[in-house]
Amino acid sequence: MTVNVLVELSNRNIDKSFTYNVPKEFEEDIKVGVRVKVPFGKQKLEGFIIEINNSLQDDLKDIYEVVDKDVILTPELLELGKFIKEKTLCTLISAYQAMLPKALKAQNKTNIKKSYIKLIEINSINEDIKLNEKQKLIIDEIKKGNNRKDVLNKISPSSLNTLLNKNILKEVAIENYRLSGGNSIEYPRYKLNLEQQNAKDTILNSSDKVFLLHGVTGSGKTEVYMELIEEMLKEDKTAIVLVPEISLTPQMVERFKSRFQDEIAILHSRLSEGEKYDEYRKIAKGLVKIVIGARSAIFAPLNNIGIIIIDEEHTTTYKQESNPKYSAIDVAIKRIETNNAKLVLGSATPSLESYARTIAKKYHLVELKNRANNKPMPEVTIVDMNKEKKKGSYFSEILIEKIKEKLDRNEQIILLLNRRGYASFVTCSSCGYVSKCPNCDVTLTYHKSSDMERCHYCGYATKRHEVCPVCHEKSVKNLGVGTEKIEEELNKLFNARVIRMDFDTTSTKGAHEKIISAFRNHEYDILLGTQMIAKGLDFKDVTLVGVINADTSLMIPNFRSSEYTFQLLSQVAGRSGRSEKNGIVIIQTFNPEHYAIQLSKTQDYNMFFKQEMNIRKKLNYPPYCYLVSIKVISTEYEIVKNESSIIVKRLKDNLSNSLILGPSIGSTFKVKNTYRFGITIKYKKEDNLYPYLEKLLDYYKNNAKIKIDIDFNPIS
DNA sequence: AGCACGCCGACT
DNA sequence: GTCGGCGTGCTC
Repeated sequence: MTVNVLVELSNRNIDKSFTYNVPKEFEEDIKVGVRVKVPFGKQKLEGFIIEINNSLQDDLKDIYEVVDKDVILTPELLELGKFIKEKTLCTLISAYQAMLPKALKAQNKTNIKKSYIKLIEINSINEDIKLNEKQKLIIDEIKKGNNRKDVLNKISPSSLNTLLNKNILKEVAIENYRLSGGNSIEYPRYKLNLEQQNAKDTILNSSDKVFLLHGVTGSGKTEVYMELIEEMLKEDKTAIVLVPEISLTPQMVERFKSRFQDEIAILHSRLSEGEKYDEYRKIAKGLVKIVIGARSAIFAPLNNIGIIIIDEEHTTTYKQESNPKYSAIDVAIKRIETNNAKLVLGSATPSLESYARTIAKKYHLVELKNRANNKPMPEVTIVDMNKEKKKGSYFSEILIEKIKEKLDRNEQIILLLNRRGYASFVTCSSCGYVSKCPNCDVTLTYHKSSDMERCHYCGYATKRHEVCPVCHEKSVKNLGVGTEKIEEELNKLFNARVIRMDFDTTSTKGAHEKIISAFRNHEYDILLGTQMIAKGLDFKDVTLVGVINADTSLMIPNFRSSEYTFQLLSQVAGRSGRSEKNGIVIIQTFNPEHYAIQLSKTQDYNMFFKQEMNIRKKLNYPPYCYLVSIKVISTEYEIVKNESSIIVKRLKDNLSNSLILGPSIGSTFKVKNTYRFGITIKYKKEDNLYPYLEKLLDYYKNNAKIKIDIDFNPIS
């Protein structure tokens, strides 16, 4: 017997399997999808068996050992890996590694082990065996069903060891699952309203496979998800639920736990590797029917999937930013095809791509137009910060007044500091002007070293403005505010208990949850935070949401900046007035006329979609085309510079149906002493694209000086 | 990723 | 003459 093994090294030169001989003693443990240790040159590596051959060959090396008893890469996962390789042009092994928790990756040194509870069982006992008093006592305890720990509490280990040594007793280890605690808060079960019921029925009864559930904030999407899953469980099918980041949506997870109890496994990045491994084992063993988790949970090894739900489908976290740069939505579509299942993409502010697909009839649009409890949407006020008399304060008069009012009534307040695009762009501090690229309509990024403003899309560059071209004041400068500063000013202005939630205060495990529950328990009056407070939170006493600076996300050098801004404002506005009391929202901006800000006032998604689509069409951006980003990376400036120009020329020659932009230098132009140039490909249909990019990767695969990084449908 | 092989500069 | 630089190629 021989096996084809894919070893742990990710390198285009060895992106293939190697054949090994299986010594007789291992034959019965050999299965496709288990890990083995093999000799590889002078090294000892781990790899996955991807094929078994019954032929014999004598010029092969033997495998050293079989690592796993149970299959790690199921047939479906093996297929998914190939799919990811095709879609992202990564190596096959890196696709497989990305699907697995660390403890199950192929890698030589892993120290995450299964956790066991040791049990003692009676092995063989008969009348002839003479036992002393202590020993009899032990046997009695075991017969009562007590385990090792109970026994050792009463009797010294030496007596137990004697019995074990005589083979009268034996030790059995059973798998223990860390984290299996059920601290569930009870959540009431709501009856679906008519709209929700219609949504559920449509999804269940339609012959379509992919649905976009477009529901305003507070419309009760989660309840629809849970009902859909319940239907699947009735048919003995399983379900995957993806959420942007679990620690940001603890309430949703709690609701699922409360409803589905121990039928659910949770996978996310804040678990320890041991915990992740245990959750994964529960899934693989078929002990749970539902998996809820962040991006990589899309690879959960469930069988017979009935439905996949992707909540907040517009969020960028579903695209992995490191290699392999896969999109969890693409993987989901692949999985529902293989499982003959359904996919529900849910959002209050769908990505333009997804919504465009509903118009193209590729996705089935299902809408929830009203809040589940029939509460009106919060009233939104837009404050023009240009007109504020008291310059220099982060707070407008009206926001100060409203905060005071809410504090007096003992209601709660959420303040959002929009830090997206916090990085360096040049802005006029008196009128809010930001310079844009004349070719790409994208904010220019300021490069300190050269004192230039540059476009990261096309490479356009200009000297930094010292005088604002709009208001002619000499006040153009870098802008950037931190939450600490805002907090300081809050403390000066009000006598309120403020809790901050940002990158700094949430670095430790469980910090998110602590802040959220402290705020919910009314230990604080004001929750001040960055983007992370915008999503999914549900506090009944919050009646005022204030956005300190709506503009920063408009200024990021990205054609999606308006979309991000609209999404962010709509979402954060949805946090206000979710319960009995009506809520209000105050948005402070220097661009009160901007459509992304204006339309967030009424949260008119359809209008936003229409306007934004016009712009995308004019400038030829997605969804009117696809993008591929290529990064050329080297430690030597001259080499990258020349080579990236050569690549652009070759791309232009070979991809005749595409527009090739660049090379341009990006915001991460020089990182850790490596230089990188960016090239962007815009295309609608390009048959030669994948083959040619593969050629490109192969051409440079042995070039130690040049690294090529390709990102399909990049988000930044 | 390692490691060997191989072909050109400065050294006991 | 040899030691060692790292460019190139191979690993079942």
